[in-house]
Amino acid sequence: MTRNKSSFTPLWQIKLKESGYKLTTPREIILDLLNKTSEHLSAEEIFLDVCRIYPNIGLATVYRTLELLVRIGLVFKFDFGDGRARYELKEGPEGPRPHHHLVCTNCNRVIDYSGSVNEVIELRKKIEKGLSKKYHFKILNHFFRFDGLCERCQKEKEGKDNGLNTN
Amino acid sequence: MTRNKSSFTPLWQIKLKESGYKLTTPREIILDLLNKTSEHLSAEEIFLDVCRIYPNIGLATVYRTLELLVRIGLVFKFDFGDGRARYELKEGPEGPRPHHHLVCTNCNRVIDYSGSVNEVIELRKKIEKGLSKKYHFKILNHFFRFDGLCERCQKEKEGKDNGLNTN
DNA sequence: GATATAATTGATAATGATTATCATTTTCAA
DNA sequence: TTGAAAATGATAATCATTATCAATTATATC
Repeated sequence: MTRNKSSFTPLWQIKLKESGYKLTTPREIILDLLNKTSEHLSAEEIFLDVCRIYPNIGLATVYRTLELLVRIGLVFKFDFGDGRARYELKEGPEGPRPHHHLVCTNCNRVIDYSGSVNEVIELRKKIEKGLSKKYHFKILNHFFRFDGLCERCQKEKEGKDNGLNTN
Repeated sequence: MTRNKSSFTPLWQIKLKESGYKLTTPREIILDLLNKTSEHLSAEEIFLDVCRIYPNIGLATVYRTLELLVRIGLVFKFDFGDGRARYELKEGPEGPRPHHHLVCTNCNRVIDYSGSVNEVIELRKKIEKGLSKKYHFKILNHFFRFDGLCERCQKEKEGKDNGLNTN
């Protein structure tokens, strides 16, 4: 039977224990960092950040930990096309975080959006209904991604088209 | 001025010319292959396939060509988490191809789906409208991804939970 | 059709993110 | 406190992708 821990035990501790993993300092620090940031950090960025408060950490541990956290569903892994994976905490203390992205195909900027939540939820439900029936697929997470041009790059392109920008 | 080519000139030729690139054999063969398959091929898989009808092709050319095709918008590049990029033609002769995916997080199987239900399309457009206004982002493409368990893996898990499966 | 020129190609070396290895350290249940 | 298994840190190995460069090819122009 799964026992309910004290309400003060953080979710990540419960999840780790439930999945049979140990509670270690590197794991705690990495989760802590992911919790604090709203950026899409790469493994190396995480490594460098962690180094400042825990200089003994090894890069391999960061990779291993992230892989573990993804596997047990605490963290999401994304690829925005810049050759390195990026990681985001699934949910913070205030609940789920935004995991839908606007990706600028020109400058690779990534904008998070949680906007029009209700519509997104509705869309998700509509799609899910059709999907799970048709493919007997059990949906656990959904990610909506929109590619296009951010404000800055739109302006650049206009400039180019008018021959005003030679970038 | 953009001139309309003969209606028999394939889209890819027009796009290449418009973008200032040359029409070459490797490019044609790779596009042809992508057109024939409905799989999500990796660069190396494409290389091996092409080799059979054009043994002189170099792997670097495959990478360069795919990058080019992605840049001019004929091909999409995806990452399903297996360490190599996968490529899909944006549209075939019969119009747009499905580019939404169900990814089984257990066995990494990927199921394509084309959720072109009117209801869903309308809702999506509404969301896109809101997004582009809010972030001044020009949306060019959208990708929906659902992670979860495929039918087979659901059954396996059930088995496991009952202690009937020791995979 | 021949030709000049810049783009493209193929072979291969280089890069760089990620993973494997292994001896040492740490966690945690008993 | 202790022992076994898991986790860690350092570093070597892997492997997908990119860069380099001499040779080839596409195409605009004659």
